Amino acid sequence: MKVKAWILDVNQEVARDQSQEIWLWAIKEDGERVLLIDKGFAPFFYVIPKEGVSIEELEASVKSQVRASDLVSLKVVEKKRLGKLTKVLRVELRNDDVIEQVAKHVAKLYAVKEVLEDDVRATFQYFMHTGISPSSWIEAEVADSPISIEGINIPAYLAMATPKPVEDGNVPKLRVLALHVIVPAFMSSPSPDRDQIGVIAAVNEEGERWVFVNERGDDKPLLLEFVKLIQSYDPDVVVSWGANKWLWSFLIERSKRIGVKLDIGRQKVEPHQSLYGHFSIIGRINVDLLDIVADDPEVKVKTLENAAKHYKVWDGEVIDQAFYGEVWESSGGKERLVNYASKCANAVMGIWKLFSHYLAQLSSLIKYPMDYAVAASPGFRVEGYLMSRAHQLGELIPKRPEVVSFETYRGGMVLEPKPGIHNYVAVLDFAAMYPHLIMKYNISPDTYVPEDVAISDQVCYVAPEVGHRFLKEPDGLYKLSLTALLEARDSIRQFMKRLSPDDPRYAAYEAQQKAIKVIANAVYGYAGWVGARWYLKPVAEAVAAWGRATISTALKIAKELGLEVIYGDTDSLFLRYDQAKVEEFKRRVFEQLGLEVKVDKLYKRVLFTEAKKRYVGLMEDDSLDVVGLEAARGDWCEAAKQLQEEVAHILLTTDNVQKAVEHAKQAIKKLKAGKFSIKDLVIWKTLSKPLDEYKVSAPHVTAALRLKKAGWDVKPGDQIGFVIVKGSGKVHERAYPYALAHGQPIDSDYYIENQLIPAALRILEVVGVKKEQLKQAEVVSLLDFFTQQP
DNA sequence: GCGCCCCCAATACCG
DNA sequence: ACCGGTATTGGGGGCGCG
Repeated sequence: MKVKAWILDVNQEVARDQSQEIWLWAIKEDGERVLLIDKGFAPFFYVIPKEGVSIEELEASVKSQVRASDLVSLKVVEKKRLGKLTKVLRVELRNDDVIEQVAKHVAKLYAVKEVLEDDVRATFQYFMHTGISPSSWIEAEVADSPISIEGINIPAYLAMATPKPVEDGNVPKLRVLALHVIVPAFMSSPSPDRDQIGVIAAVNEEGERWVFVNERGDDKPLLLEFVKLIQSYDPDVVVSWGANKWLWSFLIERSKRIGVKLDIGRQKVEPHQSLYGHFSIIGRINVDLLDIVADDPEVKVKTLENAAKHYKVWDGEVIDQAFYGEVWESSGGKERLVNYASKCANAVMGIWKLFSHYLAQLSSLIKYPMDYAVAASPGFRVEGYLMSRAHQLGELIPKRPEVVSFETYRGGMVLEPKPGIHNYVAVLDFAAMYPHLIMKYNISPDTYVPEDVAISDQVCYVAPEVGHRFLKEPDGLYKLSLTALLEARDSIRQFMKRLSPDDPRYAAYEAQQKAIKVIANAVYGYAGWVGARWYLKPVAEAVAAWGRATISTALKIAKELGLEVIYGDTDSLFLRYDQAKVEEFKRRVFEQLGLEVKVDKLYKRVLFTEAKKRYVGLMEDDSLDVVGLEAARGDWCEAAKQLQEEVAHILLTTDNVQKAVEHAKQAIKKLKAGKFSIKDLVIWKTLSKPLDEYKVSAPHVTAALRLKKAGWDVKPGDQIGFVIVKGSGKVHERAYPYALAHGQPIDSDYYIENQLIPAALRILEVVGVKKEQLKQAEVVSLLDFFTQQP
């Protein structure tokens, strides 16, 4: 029978008879959850002959050296190696278990130059080979009746032929469960040996909820109920906060301690750690929202509550995780935490809903199942896309380089800003400059002409300054990939224009075009990443060089037109706005460079200090756009950031320096009086390495050491929130994690001198205000009077 | 021993 | 485990001073 189904998850199995199986966990059009098993795929690798060895000799050599029982087929095929067409041997093997060993053996043969694609996972090979994608629809001819497989409760069908991809932008209704688990640990990280689970809350998309509570000091019943819920509700997606960082490892360890089988997969096994440190629940998608929020620089402190507030799916009180233990023991605390767990699960669901379309599209684009796609870093996302493109083009996938000598190269150009406040400034930028340069000059690893190759410059594009050459023809992998991406994005956007934003398809298309944009923008960075399969320094270096040449030309054009240039960074120019001239500028840039520039922003007023990459602009609606300054950073306390914004807002809207100064002085006064909440004084910094590897005692490191001493597990990547308390000695010696600082008096002098004043002064010094003016408590001095600007 | 200067480790930002 | 360019803070060592 024929089925149309949407691929949720995939894994590979080697059957008892040693045959290879690809398991596709899918949702049929009618909503039924099924497992489709394809036994028709054999994993493979390619073998390239050594120079002087014929393909026939190679074939004979490989055939004689590989056990016949392991071998499915040997084929001579034409493939491209960095653009050059060559005959290679395609070796298909009986299953994934023997790939590694056979590939290693074959690589050592005399006739062999190299073995390729043995390092590409079987499931990924399968997607490339069939053209199907996770999070997309397929059509498959399957056996009429299901087979039964031990431990699997949904029908499993054997595929009778290779499934085919089906174009359909709709995502089926997924069964989603959002979780939140509370472990009331006392001033420490939860430890599976010592700490019991307090509450597990779950909600579905319809708002139905399940809450399991540890009533009498035993978390076994609660964990059993949880396992039962997953098995009976049978979600496609389990979404939570911190799943990959601690939740699954904690639940697995805890289950072991108390003798519960955490067999929550669709195949009854417990979650297991997989690629990118991510946990896999077979047949389901395990999404950790933390991985999503990690990609959003707007959310500075990565807690669920913060993220939920940012995405507007939170209201009301926050109970800090550090105090779960305390609250649990307090009177009425248990009820509070039970409610809180529900509330958090709701927030988890709220955030999931915002991202679900995007994740599905990303997954489909890069051919990783949704949960891998979320957990993968940008480099691997780009690589997923490039690999499937390469396969379509017949281009062999290079191995990941092992030891690469690392050399940096020159990047984008940043102009010196004109300090001061400027009225009506337009920010013009090149739309997707690097992707367009890559397409324009065909910059790619497979079009690169090495220095020692003699070839006419006529057939090459030659990069300015650095002189790297790239063939004009044929189109390279990067150009083809980006062309496809940008064309797809354009057509989606065209299509969206004809849709109303209320159309259910609108959000999905929006997500799709966003997913595409992210990948396209990361290709340049990918090219310069030493760990990339397609790493090639000249490629990245040439893109940057062409970028500098491009912005320089644009700068020249602006000057020729008499446009005043205030600033510029990499692909943008800040110009004093003059509608006619700006229009002419756009025309000339397109004429001379063949690239489009557009007005990205129009500031009513914008303030620059002498520093690059830091400015604050006032938009048409009087909102502020803070870029690079303290108020845009996560490592300044809230009080300082807020003050800076307020001072900037007063200055840019009223021009009243005195008013801005007074406002800053008020804040200083308020701090002196101890009227700021400790929350407004917490400074956050991320640990970048294990504590013992630090060479200097930075404040956040000392604070982290104090956390560790108190029983917290402190790891690289953790964000440390600390305050500076009164006392003698260096700043770091007085840095305490805010959760451990109770009772200790805050060092208001530190906050005034090193937070409030610098943040306010950064803005005010532009209009000539001096530090002393902020420190004079009440009296308005003559100096103040004279520094007031006209 | 103290303050000052300079260097640099560390972090987070911009595009 | 994406790039380079940039600003900024605080630690820490060296130096001169008395």
